[in-house]
Amino acid sequence: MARSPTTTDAFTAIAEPRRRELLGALAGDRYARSGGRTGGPERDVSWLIEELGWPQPQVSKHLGVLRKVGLVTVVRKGKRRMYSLNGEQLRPVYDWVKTYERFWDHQLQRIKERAERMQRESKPAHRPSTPT
Amino acid sequence: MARSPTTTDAFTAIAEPRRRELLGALAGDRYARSGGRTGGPERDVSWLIEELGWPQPQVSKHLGVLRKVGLVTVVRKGKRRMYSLNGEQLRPVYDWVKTYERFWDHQLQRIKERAERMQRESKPAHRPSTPT
DNA sequence: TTGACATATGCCTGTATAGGAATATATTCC
DNA sequence: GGAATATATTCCTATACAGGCATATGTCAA
Repeated sequence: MARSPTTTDAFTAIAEPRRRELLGALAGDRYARSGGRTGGPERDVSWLIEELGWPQPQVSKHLGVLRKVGLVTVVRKGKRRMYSLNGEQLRPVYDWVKTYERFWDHQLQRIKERAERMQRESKPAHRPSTPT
Repeated sequence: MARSPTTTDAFTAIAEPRRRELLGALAGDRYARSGGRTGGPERDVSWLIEELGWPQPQVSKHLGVLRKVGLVTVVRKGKRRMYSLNGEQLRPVYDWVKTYERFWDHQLQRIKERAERMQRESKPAHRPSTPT
C-alpha cells in the first residue's frame, strides 16, 4: 500500500507545508480582517498567486486538495473564484492534538483542572485542596 | 518533487492514521496512567504489538518514523525497548491549529476573550463592556 | 465571434511511501 | 557457544504525490 492520499482528511492535507501557508494567507495572516462569512475573508486565486508568489497551477492544485477535504470553500464571482477558509474542518485536528495537551504542558494542565474544578463547584478562590 | 517525507516533522508523521493510533496507545488511552517521565507510560514493543494487533515489523517501522520526528523516545531495558510518548513535539501542531480557533468556534472565542479580559483586569463578574 | 483574462486540469518525472515477507541484529539464558 | 526472545532492517510492489510545463475550460468585453 502507498501513503494515504492527501485528500483523505485535514490531517493529510495540512501535512504539506505549502498548504498550511496557503491557509495562512486565506486566514488573513498579517492582513486586516475584512468580511468573510464563516471563515476568513474571500480571496480570489489571483490574489493568492500574487500574495504567495507561486506559479498559478501550483496554487490551483493546492486549492483543489484543500477544497476536497473541505478546508476551503469557493464561490464563483464572474470569472473570479472567491476562496475562503472553512475552519470547521480543522477542528478534528485540534480535538485530537488537544487530548495530548497533558503530555507537553503539565503546568497548563494543572491550571485548567483547577479552573474547571472551581467552575464545577462554583467556589470562588484557591483553597489549598488535594494536590495532584 | 515528491511529497515531503513522513519523517520531516510532526505534521507529516501524524498524517498517517496508524501512527495516531500508535500514539494513542502510548498515551495510555483507556489504560491506567502508570509511571512515565515526561510523557506517557513506558511500553515495550511487544506490548504495542499485542495492544494494536499489528504485525511486528509494521509497529517497529511506525515507531521508527515517530522516533525520527521525536514524538517518541526509547530506552533500552535488557532485550526490551521501552517507548514513551514525547508530547513536546505535538506542540507545534497544537500551536498552529490553535491560531485558527476563531474560524470554527466563534462562541468559544468570545467566552475565552471575556475570561481573559476578566483575569487581566481582575474584575469579578460580567460588566457589559465594549461588545465585539 | 474573437480575444483577453482567470482558473483548472492533464501529462511527465523523481521521490517516497505502507504493507508483507524474509532476514539481520541484539540480548538473555543455559 | 547456541538456542530463544525481542526488535530493527531490507527487499519488493503498488500507489501517490508535488512541481514544471502545456493546455483546456469558463467568463467577460468589444
